[in-house]
Amino acid sequence: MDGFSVAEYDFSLADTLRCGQCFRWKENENGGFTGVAGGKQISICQSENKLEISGCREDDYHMWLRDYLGLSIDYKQVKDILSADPTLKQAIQYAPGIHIMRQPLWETLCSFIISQNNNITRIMGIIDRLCENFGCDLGGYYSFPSPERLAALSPPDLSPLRCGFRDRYIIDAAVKYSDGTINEHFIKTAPLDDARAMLMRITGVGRKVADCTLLFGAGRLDAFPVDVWIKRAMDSLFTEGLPDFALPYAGIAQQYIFHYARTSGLFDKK
DNA sequence: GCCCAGGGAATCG
DNA sequence: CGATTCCATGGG
Repeated sequence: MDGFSVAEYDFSLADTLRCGQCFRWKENENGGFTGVAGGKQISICQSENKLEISGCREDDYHMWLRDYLGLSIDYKQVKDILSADPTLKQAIQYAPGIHIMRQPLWETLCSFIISQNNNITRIMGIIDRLCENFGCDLGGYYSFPSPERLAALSPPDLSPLRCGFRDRYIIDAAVKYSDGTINEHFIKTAPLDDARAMLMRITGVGRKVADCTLLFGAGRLDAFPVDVWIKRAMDSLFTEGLPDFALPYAGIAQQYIFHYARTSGLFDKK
């Protein structure tokens, strides 16, 4: 396969793609990952500080894929700021290469509606079936379906997805996304509380789903999604909340804490 | 405030 | 192996 390689430092592809923020990237047997983004099926393999990329042109990498992977943010600077807190410093050192991705807003919103009360393996299966049934065939792989396409459906139409009670939430989001109730520019630029309130007008979008959408799909690095793992970690590690200096990057801090809480064994029940 | 909704993975006994 | 638990949100 034709491809190219680029050097990226301070970045872990595997930790970034496996930390629960995206659902369309699958690990290959060779340790690389294949996913659909920007209407292309793209494969990426990391060795040391080099990314080997195929399925995407090198100028597209610099046009958007690099930004999609969260590589446009200066993590060195962010981590310097967050590391002033010793607990954050420890979480960062545990997996220093995690980046927050910048995925398309609609795909992120729809994916996190599906993610609620659900586990990652099953979320990925539902999203696969969503794309196969209602996305465009791009030649053996499928685009994420547009809100306009899904807005025309009724809950029974989604039965092939086996997504349970979330069917009507997906459709309500699609309707509100395509009729302008949800405004992408507003979500990305308004004060965080106002952007969150707009997302929460969708049936099936509570604070957790809204904050995930803001963080992973709108570049709102101050959004701070709280799930059971984060709650558990905050209750024992940050009883006073995050320090003020961390708040502009609370979402990035969240991702380090989340990964640390879930995988370090620190919070396993005994 | 309480419980249920639909489903599959994870964990328990 | 089967039984139980987990999960985010809305609705009754």
